[in-house]
Amino acid sequence: MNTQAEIDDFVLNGHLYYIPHVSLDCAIFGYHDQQLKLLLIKHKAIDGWCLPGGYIKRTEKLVEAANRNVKERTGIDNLFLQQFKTFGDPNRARMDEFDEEKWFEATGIRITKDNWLIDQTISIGFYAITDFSKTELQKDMLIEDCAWFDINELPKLEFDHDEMVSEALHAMRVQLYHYPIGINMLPEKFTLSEIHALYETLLGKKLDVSNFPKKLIALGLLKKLDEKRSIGAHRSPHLYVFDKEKYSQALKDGVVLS
Amino acid sequence: MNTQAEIDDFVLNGHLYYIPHVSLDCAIFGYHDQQLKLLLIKHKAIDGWCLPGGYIKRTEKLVEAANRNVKERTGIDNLFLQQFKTFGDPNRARMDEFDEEKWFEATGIRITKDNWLIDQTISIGFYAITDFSKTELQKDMLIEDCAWFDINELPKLEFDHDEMVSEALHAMRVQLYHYPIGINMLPEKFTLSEIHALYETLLGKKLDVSNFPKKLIALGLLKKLDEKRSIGAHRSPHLYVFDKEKYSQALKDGVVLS
DNA sequence: AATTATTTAGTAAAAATTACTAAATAATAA
DNA sequence: TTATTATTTAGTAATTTTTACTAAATAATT
Repeated sequence: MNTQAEIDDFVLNGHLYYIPHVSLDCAIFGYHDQQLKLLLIKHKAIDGWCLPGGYIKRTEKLVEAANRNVKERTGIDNLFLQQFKTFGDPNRARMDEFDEEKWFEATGIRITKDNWLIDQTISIGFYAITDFSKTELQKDMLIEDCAWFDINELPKLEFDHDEMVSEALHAMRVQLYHYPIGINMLPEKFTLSEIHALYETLLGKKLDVSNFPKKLIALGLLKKLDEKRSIGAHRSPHLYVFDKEKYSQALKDGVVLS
Repeated sequence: MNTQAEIDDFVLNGHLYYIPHVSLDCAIFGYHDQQLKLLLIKHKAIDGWCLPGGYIKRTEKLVEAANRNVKERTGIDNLFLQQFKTFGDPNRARMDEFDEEKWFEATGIRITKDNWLIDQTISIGFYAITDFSKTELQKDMLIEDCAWFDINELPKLEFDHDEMVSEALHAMRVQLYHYPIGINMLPEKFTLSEIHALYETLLGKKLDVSNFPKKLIALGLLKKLDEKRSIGAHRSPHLYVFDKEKYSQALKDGVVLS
């Protein structure tokens, strides 16, 4: 949405190439250096912070639409994306509070109450995890701001997005116990401390410093390399890589962490 | 949908009180006597078997809409209903194969290609479990047939409903390991053999005849009564009830079966 | 009252988890 | 160069959980 012509066309004709009444919202979790963050955006036409989201093209699969949305904001393609819940409460987005003037200012086009955008919408929630230090946040003409927030310092979100975040976080943590979904958050070669810190941060709880990595190794998910890395005084841990085959097997069949 | 006037109104004005482009489908599993069945329906306007489903009223929450649909078919209200996935592939229901004449015959009203019903739809999948011996299947004017099928002898289903069933079954079984969702399938007072058979059937695998019930008791989910039941030669097992408090606690927080 | 097969309690064996100890290591400082 | 150091990581002991197996209790039947 980078030109006024694009915006005008989206508002007037969007219902022809997007599916009306259906949107999606993405809880994009970002990890780096033992910090867990969430990507939020501020629309020009809406006062508070929201999850990034958008509409689904009539030619797209749901996950493709989610991927397009994630890529538009973060610049990253083909992130691990997981559908976690669909939201459809009749008053999840109260359009009676719709401020026509503010929308006109923001979009440069007058949106009437019979426009396809101003109608009840159910929204499909996806979550993703990425390394936030590798993203390049991108706004567009309808987005005033786009930023990473620490997961423990989130502002109050608009609509039902608080509930979405809490459900997304829960779904992500449950999945983390059953599937190895951490591969995108670590460099190709990493230390046991790094993967230990990653899981502790994502799960929001302490894991045993010795037993947890041993479990990953016992499961066959990690392969030890002959290399080491110097990361400071008295510290030269071995480097590991994921065993690609075991990893994708575990993604398919599931594993159990404890 | 029990009069021609209702059908006409639904076809012509349904988009005013239902959300267009969004439907829901319910995989209703039925258990009784160590048999697991699935409820299927045959629409008059469609050749093969389908999951029961319908549209969402603009005033309804998603789960309320699902509940209404389940009640319309089975006569049972307030079943345990669980959203498991939303389906939105662009070619999940190929409306180019829509047979206008057949629809006219079935519905008594001519549906043109610009009708709200003939457009791309994403569908929200729910599953439920009930005791099929307690249901009273109900058709309506648009439904030719409605019946329970053994889970191992399902016909090929229309649209993407085969995939829905497989996803629903998987979701139900995963949940069964984590939450006690069997309460509706047993009489209020039941024997350890009965709950053992229930779980074996739902999970589709053998569970130890002695250890499995012990686990349920150890978790505190079951309370032993002073009563027994005579169910045949040499058989007078104790009766048990669910501990309501522990049960709802486990529904909320989760438990782990193995 | 004896017989029977299911029900269910009990326990032993095995496996998995958790807690703890200490050896190996390489960067630093003497 | 050698001693010191704190992290890394291997090893093992303790504990808990799971699984497998045995047998006692039970009430309907003969």
